[in-house]
Amino acid sequence: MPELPDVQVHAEYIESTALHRPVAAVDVREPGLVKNATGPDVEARLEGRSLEGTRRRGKYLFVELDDGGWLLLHFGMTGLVRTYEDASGEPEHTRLVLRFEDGGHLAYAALRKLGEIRILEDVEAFVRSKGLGPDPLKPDFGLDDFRELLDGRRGTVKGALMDQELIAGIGNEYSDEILFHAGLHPRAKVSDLDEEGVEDLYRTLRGVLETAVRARVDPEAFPSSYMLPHRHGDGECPGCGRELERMRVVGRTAYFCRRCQRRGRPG
DNA sequence: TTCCATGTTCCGCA
DNA sequence: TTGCGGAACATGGA
Repeated sequence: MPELPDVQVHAEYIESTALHRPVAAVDVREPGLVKNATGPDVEARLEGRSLEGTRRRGKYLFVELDDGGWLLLHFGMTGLVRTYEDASGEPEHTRLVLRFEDGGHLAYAALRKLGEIRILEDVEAFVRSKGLGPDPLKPDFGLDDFRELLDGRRGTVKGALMDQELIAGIGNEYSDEILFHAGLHPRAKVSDLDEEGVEDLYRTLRGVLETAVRARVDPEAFPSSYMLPHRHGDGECPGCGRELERMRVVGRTAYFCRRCQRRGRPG
């Protein structure tokens, strides 16, 4: 489930399992996921290199190579990364495999082929090309920055939270979670928020994302007050026990509690 | 069988 | 110009 917290967990996973291991061979199973228009093959570019670190901007993960280049991974709706030792440990739907000289492997797997793999020489140029907004988990993303982003914004809060060019990293599930904790109706408008409402939304947003990362995005590890583990057909509101409702908002299905999320409810 | 799903991108509309 | 709705992409589960 790749929104910002999921991608952050993937980044930390790579940091703790796959760094400093020279790559012996690369297997691109799904060439359609490689979006480089020009330049050397992914195979040629990665063989002999090792992974040295990671960066993240919203839902995009950048893995630094030992020669200064970068492997970009985007996870679409279903992507993940896994390391394993022998071939029997390979995940289902593997689309890219790096085999290390020590015999181990790193796989990028995705059930649906909606992700993106790319070799980059310049991360900033890529971020500019996508027009990505700031990453809300960065320590320097402050309340004033958030206030400025929302200033003059029309439309729904949910739409603003999910607009990657405004803020990078929040998708459908976490926008629902944030609205839930802020007590905001899924159709609440940015213009419904007063100064205090914006501040509350900022603190809620940071808190939800940080909490999800701390829980390693494991639903069972989320605090009991979180909606995400109940975000399905007949799930109940963790606050009041009422059955959660669904509503189409900005093109996505929003889950919400009619009783606990009344602020900004359209007339 | 049909609909739906955490992603992005494109189009048309108001 | 901006935000939204809908379609498209791909594949499987309910």
